[in-house]
Amino acid sequence: MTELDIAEVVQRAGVPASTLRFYEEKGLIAASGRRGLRRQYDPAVLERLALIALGRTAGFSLDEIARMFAPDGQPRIDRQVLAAKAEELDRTIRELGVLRDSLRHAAACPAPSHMECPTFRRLLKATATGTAAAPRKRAPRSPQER
Amino acid sequence: MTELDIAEVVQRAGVPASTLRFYEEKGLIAASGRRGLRRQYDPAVLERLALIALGRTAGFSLDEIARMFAPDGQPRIDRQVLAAKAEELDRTIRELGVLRDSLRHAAACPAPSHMECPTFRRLLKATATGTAAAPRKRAPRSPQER
DNA sequence: GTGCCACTTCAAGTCGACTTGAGGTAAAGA
DNA sequence: TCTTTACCTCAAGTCGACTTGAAGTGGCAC
Repeated sequence: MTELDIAEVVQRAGVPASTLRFYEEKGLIAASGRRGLRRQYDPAVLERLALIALGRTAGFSLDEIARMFAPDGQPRIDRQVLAAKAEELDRTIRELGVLRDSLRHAAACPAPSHMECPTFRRLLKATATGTAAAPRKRAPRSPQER
Repeated sequence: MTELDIAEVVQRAGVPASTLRFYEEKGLIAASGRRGLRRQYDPAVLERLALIALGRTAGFSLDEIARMFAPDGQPRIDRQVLAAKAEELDRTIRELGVLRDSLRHAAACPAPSHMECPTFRRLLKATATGTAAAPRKRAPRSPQER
């Protein structure tokens, strides 16, 4: 039998069962069936969950993700939107690269005041002039449900 | 006079006044003084706000940001932590790069089912094996306060 | 067949990050 | 001087993304 019990999905995807139920309610995933009350999942749900996690990492809301991918995991909105999201993401990536470099510099530079360090200021300035930043939220909770 | 009125900061930083007050309450920024009731700011607050926005983009919470940078904008925690954050960020950046490529591929690939496309699956798999993703939140509201 | 216990539902609670609203105040123009 | 108006405070509300709690259920080991 190829179906996964919810407990197995929890274990393998590292996502709590409450989250799986929540995602189901939102239409982001679907159980392939039930064994009694227990949800059973197609193994493909693992890829789908990875896709959702990835989308969240990229700053998309659950609603946006639901809109981007049909329940079967296939991209469903038009290619223009997808391409636009890719561009948006590309800008974010470049900004994060600057921040990473800034952090590295701050960790390495012996100067006491980083705001006076030309390197640091130049890095900062490079992003301040960019598009308004899209905040990222904290990581999800631990896989245990209780 | 070199001080900026709050209205000016709102205008230049593209951040609503309510957010500035909120950040002040959280200890993330400070007004250099008041003109009557009105807050006045040192121009350096603009850089500090850029730094905060950048930190948010990178997925750090306001509390984390407050912990990373002293009120004067100087990094204050130890270099090890800074370097660790930079590494964490670097992993995230690589994952986002994969997502960007996946989106681009989805926008360009004429195949009807992307989950069956080897390119798409390979891209996805590359991130699924990585560290659990750190979700990003939606962009901030518009600069208008009402 | 009976008990355990991981699952179930559904409503309510939490958390971070702000926003909104009511009621107040002072700088600046008429 | 008087009014306007943009700021102020403080409490409460909102939103997304989940989590928690109470009460129920049914597969599986004994």
